Amino acid sequence: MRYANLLIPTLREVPSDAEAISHVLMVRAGYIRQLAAGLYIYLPLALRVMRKINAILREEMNALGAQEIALPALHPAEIWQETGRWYEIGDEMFRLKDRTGRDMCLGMTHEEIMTWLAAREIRSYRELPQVWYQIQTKLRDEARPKSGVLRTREFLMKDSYSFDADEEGLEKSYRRHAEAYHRIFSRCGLDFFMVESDPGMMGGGMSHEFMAPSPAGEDEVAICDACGYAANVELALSDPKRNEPVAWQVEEVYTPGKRTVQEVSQFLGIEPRYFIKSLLVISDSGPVLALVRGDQELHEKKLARIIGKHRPAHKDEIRSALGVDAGFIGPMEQKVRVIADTCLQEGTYVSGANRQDYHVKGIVPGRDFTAEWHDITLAREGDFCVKCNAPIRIQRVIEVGNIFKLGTKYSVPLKAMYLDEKGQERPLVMGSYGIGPARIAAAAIEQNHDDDGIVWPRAIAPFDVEILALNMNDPKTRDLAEAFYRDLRAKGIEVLVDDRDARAGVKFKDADLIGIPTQVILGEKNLKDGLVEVKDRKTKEVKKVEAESVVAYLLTLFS
RNA sequence: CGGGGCGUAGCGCAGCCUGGUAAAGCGCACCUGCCUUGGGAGCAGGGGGUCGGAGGUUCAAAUCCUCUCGCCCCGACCA
Repeated sequence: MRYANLLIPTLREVPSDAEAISHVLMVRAGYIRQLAAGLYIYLPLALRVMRKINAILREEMNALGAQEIALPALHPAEIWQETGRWYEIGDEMFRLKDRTGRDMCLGMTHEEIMTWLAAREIRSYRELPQVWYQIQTKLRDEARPKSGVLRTREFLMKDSYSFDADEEGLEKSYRRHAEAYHRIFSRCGLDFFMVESDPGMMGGGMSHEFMAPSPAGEDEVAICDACGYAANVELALSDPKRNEPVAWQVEEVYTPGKRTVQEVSQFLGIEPRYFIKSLLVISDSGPVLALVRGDQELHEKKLARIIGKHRPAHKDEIRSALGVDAGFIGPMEQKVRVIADTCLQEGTYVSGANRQDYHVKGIVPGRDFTAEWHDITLAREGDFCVKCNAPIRIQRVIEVGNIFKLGTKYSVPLKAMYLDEKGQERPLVMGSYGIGPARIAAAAIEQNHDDDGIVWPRAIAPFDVEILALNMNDPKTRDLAEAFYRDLRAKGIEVLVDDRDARAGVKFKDADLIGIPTQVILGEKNLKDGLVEVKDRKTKEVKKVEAESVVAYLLTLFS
């Protein structure tokens, strides 16, 4: 296409409301514009990138036998009421009424609708498995849209759903999706890995996420480079560095006004990792005392998986449940439910004495108190892998895709049944699988850019080649640009020709900014010798090529 | 939803604290002309603003006060 006619509004300055690199560059390079919080306009270049990504998604989904269909984005409430999610999901769901007063919502995901369809159209085990997908808009009233296109209120998603006769079939569908996802993200040029994750509101059993490392990400994963263990920190297991054994007698110590682990630790000259931190939370079924080692942090989500929804207790609740003020709580002789982190099973500790201004030294878990043992702490850099004992690292990542084993969570309430070989009615066993194409684009920028702008991976670049006709007033330059443009397109290469009547510097700057992987530079000096330059955006290497052989040379780059 | 920040021309900002100079300013972008064409040129001329909105205080408000809307960041939340 011709630059002079295209809407590519590049900006010389950094937009004031953008922070993440991908956000800054997408705005600066003229890919997107913001309409409102979490709502973006995709300009021509961005749309081309999305189309490239979607084409890869379609190829890989079709290759695993998935069938593309299209579901509405506007849903009747009843279906969501049948699965209960109408009530479980809060403000994140856009809700509205139609003209007759009927409750409706905008689709934030499509398990319900896909299952509704399956309930009507799948009858027999002979039809299984089925895999259906769409690439369609999702709407979520996010509490906090952020980082440009990384977290928005309206976004495109490739979502697929598998329907199998049994767990064994689901296992196969799940594995095939995982493999397809590996191919998709590889083809898109991403650095990524698959981690274990928390199924969250999707319910069901196992789930994995596909994560692209980037400081702009919202998630953190724990990774063991030695054995390959990788999990979202929401559920990652790890062993903290062990305490050296100490031989303390049980002894009450006076700690006037010292409440936090830090204060008591300094006061007594004992490291925080020899403390038991006691935190009272209020769950739906009453108060629960959570115990973690003094140098560690309680992970709310891990605790929530054991005791359900909860919140920190207020001061008066602590006093009435435990009979002591916060800061001096200890696990000994407590009437409330006690959940302790597994690492506390060994060692000797200091904790609150359940008496104002006193702590107790020499606490031995198991002997001095009992508890339910669970992993409830946050995995940290330098902890040890539970599988191979090597040190783990924590990596910030962008979630670009996820896969869930749903089981019969949706098929049972929505009565999506089939008849098996014996004529028995059984619920379909389902999986669901999502990919956010915009996140792929943003992650690609996060992972591939330099000070001058974007460096697109070839497979998802908006164009294959940009021709920079440096001086459009030079007839030779103009004619050659036109000839290359024509010849390259004839070979199926997507070309952007910068035919603007602008100075060379402007064209160089814009070309680097928008990040098309290969630049063909037509300058008068080299043309005198019959040469043009082919520049690699990533390496900045320039190769001078005879004008006649440029097309052939470029073709070798794309093969 | 809690905490913080910001709304002045298309973009980036100054002015506000301490109200008034004359005419709301600067850089970039934009329009016209000349000139220029290998890393965001130069000269000359020009267009574009209800200072986010509403109310108030005052002889006088971009500036002070109240309310409100919007956007960004941190946290909570997040298929």
